[in-house]
Amino acid sequence: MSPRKSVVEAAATRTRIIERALTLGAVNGLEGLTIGHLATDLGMSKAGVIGHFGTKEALQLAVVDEAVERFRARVPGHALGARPGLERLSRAFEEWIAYMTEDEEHRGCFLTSVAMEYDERPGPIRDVILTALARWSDYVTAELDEAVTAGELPRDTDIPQLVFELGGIALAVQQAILLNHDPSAADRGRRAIRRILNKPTPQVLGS
Amino acid sequence: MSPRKSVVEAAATRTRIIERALTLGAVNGLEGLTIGHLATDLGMSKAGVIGHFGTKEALQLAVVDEAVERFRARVPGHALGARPGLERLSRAFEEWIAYMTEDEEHRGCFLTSVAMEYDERPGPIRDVILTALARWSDYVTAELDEAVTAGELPRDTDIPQLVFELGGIALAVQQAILLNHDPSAADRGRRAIRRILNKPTPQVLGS
DNA sequence: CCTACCGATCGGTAGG
DNA sequence: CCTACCGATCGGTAGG
Repeated sequence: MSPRKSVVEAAATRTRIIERALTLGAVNGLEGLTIGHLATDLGMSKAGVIGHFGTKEALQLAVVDEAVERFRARVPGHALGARPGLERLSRAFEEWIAYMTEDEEHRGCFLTSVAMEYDERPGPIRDVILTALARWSDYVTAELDEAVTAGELPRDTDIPQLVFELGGIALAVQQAILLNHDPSAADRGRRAIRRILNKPTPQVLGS
Repeated sequence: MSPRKSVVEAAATRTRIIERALTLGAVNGLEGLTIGHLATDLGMSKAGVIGHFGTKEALQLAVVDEAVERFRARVPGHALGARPGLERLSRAFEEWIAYMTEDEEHRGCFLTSVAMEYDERPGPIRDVILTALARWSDYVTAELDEAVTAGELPRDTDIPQLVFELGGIALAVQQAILLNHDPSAADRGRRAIRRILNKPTPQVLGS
């Protein structure tokens, strides 16, 4: 028997649940998560699991929140030390790719997967993801602005276009890793990003 | 009462089921499809629905097969008339983007969504998707080879890298349409592709 | 955090 | 292609 535990222990259990949910959700999707499966995996009862959140949706939101926090701590977090502009942005994408590639257990980017999963399902989960993605876009945009101001990029750079293309590369890396198990995914991603950031919208020839 | 119908009628019903499944599956995912929901939507019984396929997985496979067939008829299909190489490849991507963008009802590319959904779930569905994607990659690779041979691209072009980047752009278009409802998604995609195919791996400066 | 339980829905079958 | 039904599992609650 393990009846009501201390606040500290309860918080630790909550963390364990979210941790496990991040792993299971990466495989079966966030919607494919079930309280029963989660409980069995953790050696707990269903009531013990859901008691920490109230509803399945609240659990899902807690999982997404945790994923957002980890992404932020890791990707923009590790780029903080770099000089604003291209250097910081390169560092951030480098970090994102490393984050997606390194861990044999947690491969790919959870947020990216969930973003695709909920792209057609309105609701609070989709809203949280949209907010997180908008913040990331703002971040990338701000660094590109910085780069233009510092003269690292041409004054007529189409910044939203670059944001779009950089996002596409991250998606390509994710697919290459998860779907194709392509060991060169990280390299291809880095090369593509370097190419875009070094020679953007070459207005050299043509109109 | 609508008891056993003719072979023709049965085939028509089967098509109706798949058509509806393509719509529902685009929203809730292929795994989120339920026979009960499908039956209610079509005004049939569950047994009437599943009877055409046997199992849910067989139904899902039929849906994926149909999606693959539509993609092929539409995208490489409409590029058949174009000259091999860059012209045909541009036409194909142009067609893909149009296909994702045009229809208010069926937005995005079903196969792309399902590819993400099953990227971590081994089984026959994933296998079919992998095969379809491999065929598409081969197609793109062949046209790029053609382009190099014809002198449309530099002899030292890194073809797998281009395939990777072109795929990323398609993914970016899909996300911009479905998640962000970005009306400029198609334009951004076209511009990105034009940029890659016109000035690939600019070996001009540097080592 | 557990046992015991709820109504609803799941995929699927029997039989016509 | 339907009715009627099956065991299993879903999310969630009551009560301790």
